Amino acid sequence: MQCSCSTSVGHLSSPYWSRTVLFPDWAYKPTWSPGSRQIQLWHFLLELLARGEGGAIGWGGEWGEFVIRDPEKLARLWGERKGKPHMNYDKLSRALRYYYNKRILHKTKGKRFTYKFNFSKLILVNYPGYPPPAPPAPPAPPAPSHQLVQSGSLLFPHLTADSGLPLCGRAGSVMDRAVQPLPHPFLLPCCLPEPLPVPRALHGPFPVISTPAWPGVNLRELGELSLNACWLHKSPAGWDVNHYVSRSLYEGAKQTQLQDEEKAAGRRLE
DNA sequence: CTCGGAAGTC
DNA sequence: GACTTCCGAG
Repeated sequence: MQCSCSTSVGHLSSPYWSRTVLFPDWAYKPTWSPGSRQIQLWHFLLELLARGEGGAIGWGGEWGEFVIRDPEKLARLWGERKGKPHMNYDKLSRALRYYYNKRILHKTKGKRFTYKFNFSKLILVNYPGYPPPAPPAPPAPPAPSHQLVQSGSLLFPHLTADSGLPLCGRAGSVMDRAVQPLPHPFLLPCCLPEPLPVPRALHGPFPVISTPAWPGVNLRELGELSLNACWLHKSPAGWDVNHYVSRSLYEGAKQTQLQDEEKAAGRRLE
């Protein structure tokens, strides 16, 4: 099977590539992409969803699904943002339909005003080397230099990986575990402390990617992580990311592991 | 409502 | 390129 994930080989040549998650290309675009100059509709939608903006739009029952509760209001907000006073839902929905081919969105058939982000491709993460040798512990989380969603948590409903699209990987690979339903797709190892050597399991031809979260990370606890803390931004120096969530994930994992080790040690003493 | 072609704008 | 505008069709 051909992998359609973002597989820029350039990343692989970097010692940092193991930090990157192979999301679809569109997921990497910053708020203002070079070619577009203006905010893109899907960014705007995520922004509204993150803020729970006036009930015009809200998350639906499934993973990545959202419902436009007030189409004309949403259109008005979009029109205001774009400086298009004559925007309406008919036009906005045409823009949404252009996302079908781009695989950014698809329609939830049979449900009015209901669409779904193709987040199923976003699952994944890999941080195969956890725990790292000697994780540095910076005094405070670094200030975010780029954020796609500026503020507010993007609270997802309870999410289940519905496998809207095939995941990358081959039978028998580590991907097999990643295909298991996950409560939340946004597990990003991208900003963990130290780059790791390319794991042997990931050498070789694409497709590549991913193992589930690190040992000790309780996926269920990730259900309320904010997406805003996870967006990646490509800077000249490499992937620039907001560390908050990953840091807390990492610390959480470390904590859990310490607890496990303590328990194990306790058992040994008994 | 939903879809997608076609042409136009920035 | 990413819409916006218009519109006929299902």
